[in-house]
Amino acid sequence: VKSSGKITQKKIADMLGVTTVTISKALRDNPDISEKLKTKIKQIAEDLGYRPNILARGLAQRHTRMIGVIVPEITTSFFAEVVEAFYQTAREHQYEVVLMISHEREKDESDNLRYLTALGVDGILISVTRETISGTVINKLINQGVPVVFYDRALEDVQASTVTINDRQGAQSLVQNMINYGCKQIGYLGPLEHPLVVKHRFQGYQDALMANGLNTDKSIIYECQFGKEDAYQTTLDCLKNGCPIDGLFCANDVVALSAYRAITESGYSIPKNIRLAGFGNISENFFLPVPFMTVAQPTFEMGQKALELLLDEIESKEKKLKPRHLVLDSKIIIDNRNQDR
Amino acid sequence: VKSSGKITQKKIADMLGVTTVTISKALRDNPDISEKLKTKIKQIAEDLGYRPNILARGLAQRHTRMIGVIVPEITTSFFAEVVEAFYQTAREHQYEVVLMISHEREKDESDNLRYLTALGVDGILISVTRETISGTVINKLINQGVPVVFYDRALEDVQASTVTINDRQGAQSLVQNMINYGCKQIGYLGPLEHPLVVKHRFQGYQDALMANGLNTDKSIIYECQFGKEDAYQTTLDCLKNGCPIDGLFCANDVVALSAYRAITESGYSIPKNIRLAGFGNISENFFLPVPFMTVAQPTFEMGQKALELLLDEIESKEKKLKPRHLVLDSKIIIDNRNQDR
DNA sequence: CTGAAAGCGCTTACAG
DNA sequence: CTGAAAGCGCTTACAG
Repeated sequence: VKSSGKITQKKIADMLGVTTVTISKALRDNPDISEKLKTKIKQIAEDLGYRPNILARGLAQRHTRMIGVIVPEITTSFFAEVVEAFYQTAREHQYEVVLMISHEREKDESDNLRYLTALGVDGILISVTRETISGTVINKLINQGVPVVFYDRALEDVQASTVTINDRQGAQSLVQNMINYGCKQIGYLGPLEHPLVVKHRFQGYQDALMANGLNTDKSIIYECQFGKEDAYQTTLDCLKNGCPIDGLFCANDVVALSAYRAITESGYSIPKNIRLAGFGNISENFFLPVPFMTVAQPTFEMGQKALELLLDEIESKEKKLKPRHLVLDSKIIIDNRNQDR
Repeated sequence: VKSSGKITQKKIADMLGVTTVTISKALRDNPDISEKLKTKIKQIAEDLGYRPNILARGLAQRHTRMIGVIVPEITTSFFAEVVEAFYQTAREHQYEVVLMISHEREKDESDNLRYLTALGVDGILISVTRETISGTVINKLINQGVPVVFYDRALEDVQASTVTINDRQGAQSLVQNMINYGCKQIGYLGPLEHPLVVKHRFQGYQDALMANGLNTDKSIIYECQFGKEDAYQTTLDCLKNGCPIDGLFCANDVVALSAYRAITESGYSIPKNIRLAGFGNISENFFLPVPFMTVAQPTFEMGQKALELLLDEIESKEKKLKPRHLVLDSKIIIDNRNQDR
């Protein structure tokens, strides 16, 4: 495994009595080389199992066909699904993705950013952590000429393209639907401010209540964190002395599923006593044996579109494109069990 | 953004009137360089935001501190959690992971393998697809000197270290527990043969039934695929003319959660009519408002141990280590709701 | 303690 | 159609 080791262009060149230049060109289908020689070289390369060294190629070409992706978390199904979309879409365009996880920590996020640029990725797709508020690090990158596109969670003071979801409007029409079903006391369960998308959902909830002259009293706003346990306990507390609500809109589906358990264990029934609604349409909803409303986010489309925006920027070379802002429409799901998956 | 572009060792060297060799050594804390010069160089590098080019460094050093990871799927929580463990553990050892998804397709898997070796990762962690039965591709890699470690799903004809879970025994003691609770007609729901881990779980189920002289009749073995929909429908069918079972052991938790919905919708109650059990202890179990038995797989530990085995091989350089086979013990969870998470 | 030389494996102009 | 020269940004011996 020493001199017989990795097979390189040099080895193939020596076998044929030509230069690596010829091999390099033939392998990349450069018209400089005769068809005959090309097929011969390709054949040999194939037989020997030759694979160009990606590091060397990247170094020489100044681009790598690698897309850097930063995700706040991978064990969340929403992000796992977006990541899946990135991988599939990248592959269709002959790019590879290099995935990094920021774990919702700003420090890790900037480490990730540094690593990806040092690696020489051609562009970066990022959804910022809950902690991140300043865009200085990312702005620096953009000024160095690295294309960056935000998906789902963007930063306001950064001049970059974004792909987001119309959370406020989605939440509003969802809650409007609950009202149409007769709900009059619709509670809210979840965080109120961060991340931004959740704030928008909360606003949508308020919009709907106000438009219908319903109770927007603070007493039926149940603030909790995103954790399952916290959402579950908060719901139990809400229900321990009778049931003050006839509907519950949750910041996301994980929160709603946790509320489902608490509601059921408290002896209330869905939708008879409480109509339950979430946001996200995650695949776990399938397991619910009760009707459940939610908002379908175009997860796959988000990944696909973000990647394609980035590719546009990468491939438009010199001339910097103007940032574009795609806002994808969500779709109301009236009953999680009546849909195609 | 042209000559002012990326800042390199050369630029720093020119500023100080020294060679890149000096910069290179100083930055890597080589004792050749005086402390004074070192701190000066580091300071400048810091100020300029210098980052060594990973491609160039990898090319020169012949190693990259990158670990290649191949996962059959990323939207499955089990794999997402193992991947999370890989990222965390790698980071503790100053390695980065490069993640590829095989999508349960053997063709994609070998593409991934080729890409990772062409990239020059120092080692590979892989769980094979459901389709993969031959180990020739991977054996070739190993012979070329690339360290490979299997996690969860291994190949029998490959000489490489493995980290797996004791599925058969875990399933057996889980089913024994169901029997202790009084179950006499325990059905099985899931695939029977593939992947291998599921076959082992099915065997464990049979072991327990036979050891207790219980009915092992084919009529209460409900074969289905891993998809939620299929598991759900199969359970509905099973229950449509009365309830032939008083316990149901499922190939994994996703299957069990799908069965939960079918059982509940069919008007049966858990655990009164049917005691339900799964395998995996995935985080979604939290949402269940009924007692549910499962087997906790040491997911994080699996990722951690596999990575560490790989690191041992990478860092033991020349001398090839003998393959090691870690079999991790699973743990019975009697009620999913009474555990720390 | 510091540098000149050579190389990692590939590609990009530029000649011929 | 083919090759000699130079370079991508870094590191590894080897001298001094």
